[in-house]
Amino acid sequence: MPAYHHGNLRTTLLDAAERRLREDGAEQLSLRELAREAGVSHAAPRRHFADRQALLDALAEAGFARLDATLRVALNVAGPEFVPRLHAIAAAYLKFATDDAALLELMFAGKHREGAEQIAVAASVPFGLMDALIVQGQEQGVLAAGDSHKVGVVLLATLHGIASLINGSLLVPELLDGLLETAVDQFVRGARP
Amino acid sequence: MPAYHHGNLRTTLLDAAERRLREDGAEQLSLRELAREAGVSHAAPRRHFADRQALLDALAEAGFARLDATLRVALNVAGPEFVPRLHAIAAAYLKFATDDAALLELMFAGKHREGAEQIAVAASVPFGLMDALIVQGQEQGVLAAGDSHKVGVVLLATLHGIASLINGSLLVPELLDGLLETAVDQFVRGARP
DNA sequence: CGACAATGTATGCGGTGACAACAATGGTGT
DNA sequence: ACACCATTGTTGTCACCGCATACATTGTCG
Repeated sequence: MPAYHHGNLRTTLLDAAERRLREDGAEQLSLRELAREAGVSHAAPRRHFADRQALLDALAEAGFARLDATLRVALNVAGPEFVPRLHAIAAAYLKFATDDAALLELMFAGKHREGAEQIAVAASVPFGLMDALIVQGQEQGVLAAGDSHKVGVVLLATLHGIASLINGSLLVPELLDGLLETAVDQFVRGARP
Repeated sequence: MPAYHHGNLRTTLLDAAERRLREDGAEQLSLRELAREAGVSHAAPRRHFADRQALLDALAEAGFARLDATLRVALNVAGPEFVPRLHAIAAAYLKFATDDAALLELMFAGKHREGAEQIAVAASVPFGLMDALIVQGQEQGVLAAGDSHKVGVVLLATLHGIASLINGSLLVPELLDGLLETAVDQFVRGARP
């Protein structure tokens, strides 16, 4: 006999939401449907998420944490040299972005609720990773000295843009690998001393 | 006394939709609300758009046409030399993208309806513009010879990525100008012979 | 002039998010 | 041990939406 209280409804909802997000996209995500799937009443999710947007924001925040972890692993595997590290982080970013297109869109949607400072903080972490990598490239003499943040943003923008074009079906995924290589190579050539 | 027939409801709806899209975003766009605004019954829009997605697709298609026109004007104003033309088209793209963030998102959303070949065709036009510009740069000897399409995509991706980051509030708009310059300069350095 | 296609209307269905009032549960302080 | 109370889930309701169907009006063309 099921207890009156679910136990950990919040986590259950978030997990189910992330799955449905990947399968059907953010538009199709319905609080009532998640409630049905979790076996609770249609108003139960309201105890854990003030409204639909709060749920989406929580998904986005978790997404940034997962992205951060993914990129860190890629960097660790890549070793100490700058260029391989750059290739690794770029490939990892694009894999994440194309595997979880809807989640990425949510993360970078920007139309979050007001008290969404947590998201901004979570989002700054991957930016920091890029930044640190650029600084390392400058220290190793592979990149020209200068405003590392600006350079890092251009790099991130290029990767993010490629992901957007592929996720928007304006590019066929088969081009990804070649495009990634071209982009990274051009970046290194463009930013070297 | 208003006539039974509106006259040009389709155009009226599209115009109102584009305005509300800019003001409130695609999520808030409601067919019933547009109908109210146009002074017709809530089922009238159905005669012109099979469903909500069809309306969004029409907006996206019109958006691509307007983007194309905007970019062409920028190129014409810029004169014959490659680098100024590159700066001009980049600035024009980013202005369009940040002025009409929601529209741009719609255009590149990719989740269009099945018979959306028209959108794919409309979308290919700006790509063609980029491509032609790259070819011109190669002919003028400013860019290295090679796969112009791949290079053009990387350029477009960088611009689109910058727009995405700004529209997502992950970058403050004040950085746009400096970032744009950095991106274009790095691109030219990275793709030159 | 009459049939017909195009366009707008009236009405209803199922689904959704938000809200409020109520009920069960489990921990806490005395 | 027990009353108290914050937490969490339930039930019921409301307004809104997209979509569908049957019907009304209009202009056009044979």
